[in-house]
Amino acid sequence: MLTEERHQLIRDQLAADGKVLAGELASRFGVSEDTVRRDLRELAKAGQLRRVYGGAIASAPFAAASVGQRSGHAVEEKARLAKAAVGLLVAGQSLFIDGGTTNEAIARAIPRDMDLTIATNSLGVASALADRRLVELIVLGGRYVPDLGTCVGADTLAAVAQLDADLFFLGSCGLDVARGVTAFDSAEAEVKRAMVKNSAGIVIAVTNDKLATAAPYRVAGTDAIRHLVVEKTAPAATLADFQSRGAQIHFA
Amino acid sequence: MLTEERHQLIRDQLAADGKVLAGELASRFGVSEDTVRRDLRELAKAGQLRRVYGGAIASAPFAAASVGQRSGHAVEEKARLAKAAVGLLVAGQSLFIDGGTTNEAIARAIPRDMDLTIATNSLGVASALADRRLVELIVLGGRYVPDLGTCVGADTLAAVAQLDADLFFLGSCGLDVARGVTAFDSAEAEVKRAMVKNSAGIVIAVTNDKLATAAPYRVAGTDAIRHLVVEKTAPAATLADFQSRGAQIHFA
DNA sequence: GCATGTTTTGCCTGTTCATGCAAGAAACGG
DNA sequence: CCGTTTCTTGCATGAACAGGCAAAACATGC
Repeated sequence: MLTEERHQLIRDQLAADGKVLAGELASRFGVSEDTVRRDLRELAKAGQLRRVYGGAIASAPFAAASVGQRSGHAVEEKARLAKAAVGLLVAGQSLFIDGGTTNEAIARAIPRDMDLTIATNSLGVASALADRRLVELIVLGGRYVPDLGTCVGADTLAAVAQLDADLFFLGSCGLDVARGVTAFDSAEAEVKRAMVKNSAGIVIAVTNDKLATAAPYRVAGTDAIRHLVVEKTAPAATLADFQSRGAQIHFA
Repeated sequence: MLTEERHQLIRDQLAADGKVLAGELASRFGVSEDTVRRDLRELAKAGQLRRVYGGAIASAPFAAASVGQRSGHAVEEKARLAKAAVGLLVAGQSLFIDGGTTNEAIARAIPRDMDLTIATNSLGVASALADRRLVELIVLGGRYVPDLGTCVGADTLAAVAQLDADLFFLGSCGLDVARGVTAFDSAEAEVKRAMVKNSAGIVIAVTNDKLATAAPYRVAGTDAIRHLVVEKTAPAATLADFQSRGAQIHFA
């Protein structure tokens, strides 16, 4: 195990989970805690993490790469959702991933040794995947909307139309059994619909606060959802409704 | 076992695994570790890998640049160049900006209160501009190339073809009076040429080490350069050559 | 064929680097 | 306040390293 390799794995876990524990890393790498502490000290000196008692937490390197750090709350929840969502992946698949902080967390959680073809219109997702050597990354360009962190418009639609994916990780603004998947923005909804059309299956990962809410623009019906990744604390009644409409439920 | 043969196998494993171990290579090739170390040293000198204690890992030019901006050397120089280059901008203009660390520095240096329309195929540039509310940002999508940090290919070319810009900030790999602007990669050069075609003027900002060097693929002739931003210490003779071919010289 | 020069390679030498251990300091939790 | 955990520092050890050297393989010129 190379020193630099450990550093990279620490950065990965930091990106995926937001935190690392010194003792846990030591046993995972098969080295002494002293060595891990030295690693953490060096990475902290380089500004790549913030050292805390017992381990380290992500400093704000994603504020630059990603939209904003509004992902302040529920960051651990999203990391858990992301980990569960990534469990659905199979090597060699092709994916659509659109915008949203949850989808960015999923992108960061994708293991480095998995070869995939991924098309995204989200700058945050693209940045997170930029150094995955085994990922064939296709950026879906277009007019960039700062509030969404994604590209939309005719160019984006045209690019989506040329592709087909096994799975679509749909960043959901609202999710309701009756109304289905909904979005706040017209152009955004249009892109999502195009991705739905060209995908064999749809995956939605949501925190509890998005369940049973709706936004103005319809994206897809409830029947279209194949996988639904939710927190363990999600209301059972709502989940049963989705399940009866064909969705497979996965608990983070 | 030929030397060049070993080099190729090392490159192969590096592309597949992302890392190599000196000892492991030695036993696999049936040569001494010293020989392997010599191989690694040479490949590192050629920039094809990054040497680390115990072996080597795949060089990641953009990964390092995006995380921190310790993009190695000449950070201050590039910031100075960027500041000078931004001085050429006029509010309301539309721009092409392609890849490279210098162009990322320029993107970061663009004032927040200036309204512009900017089209870029560089993830780094796009990320830097993502929070500029007054910038109409157009992402030029396509196949993402990790080594370049930019999108290339047919999709990118099609997107460029739809746009016209006042200025094109051309990230130059090589710059030579006789050969003009040149690039290392065929697909990259193609995109650059498309941008040149649809721009009213070209701006090139380079550090001294890029002056009087050339890469295999031609992008544009020397005559096409309208603005050349250089360090104060740039060799006067070379600058005079560019000036006589129509370029306006700006010192950082 | 023979002599000469170059390249490649392995070995040797001192040096640097990564790691784990030990001891003291600091931080945490009651 | 004290005990425990975590952290830093210094140090010793072994692995990895660069440079020098010589033998072997190869090419070149006469």
